[in-house]
Amino acid sequence: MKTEEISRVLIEKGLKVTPQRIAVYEAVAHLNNHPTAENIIKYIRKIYPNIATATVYKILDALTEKGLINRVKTEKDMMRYDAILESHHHLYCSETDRIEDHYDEQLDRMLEDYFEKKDIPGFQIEDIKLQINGKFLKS
Amino acid sequence: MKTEEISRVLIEKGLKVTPQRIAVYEAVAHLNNHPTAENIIKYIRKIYPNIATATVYKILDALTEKGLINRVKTEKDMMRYDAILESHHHLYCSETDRIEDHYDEQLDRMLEDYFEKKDIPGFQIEDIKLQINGKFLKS
DNA sequence: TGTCAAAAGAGAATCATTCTCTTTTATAAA
DNA sequence: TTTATAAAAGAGAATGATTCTCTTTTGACA
Repeated sequence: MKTEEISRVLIEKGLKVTPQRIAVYEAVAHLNNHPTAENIIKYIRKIYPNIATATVYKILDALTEKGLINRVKTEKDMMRYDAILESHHHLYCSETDRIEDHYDEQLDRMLEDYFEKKDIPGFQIEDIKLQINGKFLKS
Repeated sequence: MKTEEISRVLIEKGLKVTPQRIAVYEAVAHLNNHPTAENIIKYIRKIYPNIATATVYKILDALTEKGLINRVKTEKDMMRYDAILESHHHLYCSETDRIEDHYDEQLDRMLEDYFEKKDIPGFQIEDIKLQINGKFLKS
């Protein structure tokens, strides 16, 4: 997303457009590897050396709350973020903290079909993601 | 699992059998709601008022490392645990921290079949869990 | 029964994240 | 363009979940 587009989306979501917010969003999108807050802070500080830690946390919270980015579920105690909103799955490495995106439209359709027929009583589905655990082979 | 069975499994996994370890395992299994470490500590302290916080964390780490329990992936910064090892999926509430188990053997078979045919290049699958996000309806 | 490495106890330390107060600024209105 | 102001950012303190570290206890084996 270009800066202009980010601004537009921020406005759409009722958020003020600030250079810091644009920087945080761009960092998450550019890193594109489910970065932690620390990763994001380090990246941004190349451009904004003085941005406050609390600012980044607040912006991440705001962007998440408004749906510009998502938090990624992990077993670890550091929050990770994802700028890719469209439907995808995650490959989790059982040996490292690596998380990769996995796209599979056929799989998506299959799951969609399945859950259209198969109701979960007492629960209203909003989204289905696969958590695929395993090992990345050397490449 | 009965205490005797827990002891047996601890021995199998090369862990010393201690009352604290049995208590921690039983807490996770009994709570059975993906409890946080704090939930577990509170529960155990009804029986062992003096158990150390660090002890519980160490035991949780050991049980997880040896595969007696699993960590549950969440977005939050508190670790949650699951004593149910057999294949299941999780329903995540988008409004609260509630996580429920979801069993569906038909779904399991479908996913198994699918991924037997569909390789993920450079990745060796060990386990597949569905992360089903949505809302629990009032009951 | 004795030994000892591992486990538990306990409190300090760490550090990811949040809180709180002050200063700056994006945006809207005039 | 200027002004006003609520929101955002800065900055450091505070919080609390988790880990570290040292001492004491203990499970399991000989």
